[in-house]
Amino acid sequence: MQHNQVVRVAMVPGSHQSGLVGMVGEDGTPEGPAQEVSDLAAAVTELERAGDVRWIWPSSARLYPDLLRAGARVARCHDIELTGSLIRARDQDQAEPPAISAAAARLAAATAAWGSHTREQLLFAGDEAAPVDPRCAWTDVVDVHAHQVARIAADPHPAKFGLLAAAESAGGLAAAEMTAAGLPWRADVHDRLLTEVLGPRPPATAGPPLRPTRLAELAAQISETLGAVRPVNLDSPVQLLRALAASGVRVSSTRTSVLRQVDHPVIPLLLEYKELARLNSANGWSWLDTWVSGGRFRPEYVVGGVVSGRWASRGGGALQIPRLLRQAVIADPGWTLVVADAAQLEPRILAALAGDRAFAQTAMSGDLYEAVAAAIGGERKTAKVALLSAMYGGMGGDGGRSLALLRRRFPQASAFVERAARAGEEGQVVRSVLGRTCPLPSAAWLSLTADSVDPDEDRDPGAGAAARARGRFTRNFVVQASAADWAQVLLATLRNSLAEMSAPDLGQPHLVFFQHDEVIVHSPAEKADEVVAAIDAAALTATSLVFGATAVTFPMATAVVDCYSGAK
DNA sequence: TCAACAGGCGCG
DNA sequence: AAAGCGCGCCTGTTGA
Repeated sequence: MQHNQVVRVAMVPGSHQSGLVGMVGEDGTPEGPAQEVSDLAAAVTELERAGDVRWIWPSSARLYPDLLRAGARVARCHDIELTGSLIRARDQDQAEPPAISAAAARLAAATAAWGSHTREQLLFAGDEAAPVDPRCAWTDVVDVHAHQVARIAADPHPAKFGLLAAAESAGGLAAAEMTAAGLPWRADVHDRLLTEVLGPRPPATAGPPLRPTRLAELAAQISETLGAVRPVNLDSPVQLLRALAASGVRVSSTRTSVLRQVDHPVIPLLLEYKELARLNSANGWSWLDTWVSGGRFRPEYVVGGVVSGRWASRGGGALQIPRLLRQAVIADPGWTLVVADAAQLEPRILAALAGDRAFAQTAMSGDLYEAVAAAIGGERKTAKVALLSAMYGGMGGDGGRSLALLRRRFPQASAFVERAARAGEEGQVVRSVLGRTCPLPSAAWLSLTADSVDPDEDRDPGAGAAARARGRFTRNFVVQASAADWAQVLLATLRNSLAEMSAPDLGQPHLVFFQHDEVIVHSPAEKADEVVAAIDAAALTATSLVFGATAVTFPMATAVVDCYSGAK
């Protein structure tokens, strides 16, 4: 990457379209007073054109959607909200300077007022929403930014933690851009899929929505098969359990996995009902009405919404799109979807984290699970379960034997996750490769697991279970959070290279979806090959930025398709 | 009447 | 003996 001089510009919005902008140095020291601009979006665009800018602002989630709507795109930023979360998670035991806390609190309150989706709330907020003085907000931005820069520099690994903050900030930009772009979604295809399996869309009524015909049929058949005297509400696990028991079907729960083990004529009907009822309630016509408009599904991503650094989402269950409905994700005419996922990301991350040479050697293979199977002598499926057990802390099934084999064959990788588990059990925190820190144990956990003062008094019987649960959490955290680090650096890198692809006649390839270890780029068909290459390059860049030199490879499984369901 | 909880299941 | 990690969101149930 070419590093030109990047200037830092602190900015806050003012009333109407105005705003305040002012340059600060690398360390955050202001280089003069803030200037007022009457059209903030225009000023942003102009400065972006003039050179490389890092915008220092309170929150991309609150500010960037409005700028995007006004046609302003920014290349990079320092997101005070996201960076602050990273720093606070790391410095949990240290008090922040009161002046910084106060400034951050004022900014948080101000950003709530700026947030575009809270506009309506503001109308009713009355005098609770104090007017924000932009001059004060700008000074707060400058002060908090300077403090954050210093706190990043104070990290034991400042380059890595700095990379984390930069990637997280870039993630915030990518998230807002993806919401603005939307995931191409064909409502007609979705409707056809629903109609095929559920029957035609029930007509709207004043009361609760009618049940689709197929669900009604199944419910009737199930009641009949069970010989129920009165109709059973199949959506109530309690009622269903009772009805099953009355017909001699004794099960511990109504979970699909439990029902599958039962041989009874009602079971296939129930399984079909559960699957279709889920589709209808989670992603049925009402979901379609609510979340898809203008041929796009626009979820809100919550960057840093998971403690591990994975993104969460708000509204529409964006990170749980059922496989069936991926058939409705179709590129615009003349465009294509480049769907890429990092193959077996988490075990590869573990290999790189642990510096386990034997495991790294194995992880150079295209199919990691197959290679592990060969290494420990067994089936691919067994190897996969054993590896996942090692990372999740499970001991289930016949995994015990394979787990022992893994431990012998890959001692360093095993020791790495075991160490993380021990730390968690002892109430310590663990960090990802770039320095994202897991939360401290709760007060409840501490009192539950604390050794009793009186040696005669028995420990709470739940203490061991709680300690082991936290051990499983920290064991998984080091892997899941490091995978999130890697994926977010990839996303940030890819976002940059896509922005540099000029396709004036065709349109710009752009990110439309990001799900933990998978990205989708909506691209003019002619640009697809270039996008595929950019994705491979981004994976290489992410690997070297995050891990430095490592033998572990991170292959991307990439498909160029018209329809999302055509990928793998 | 509404909020919190439980059971369940979609995704990685 | 039992148990694996992280989420969001739906419906039904419970209790203030």
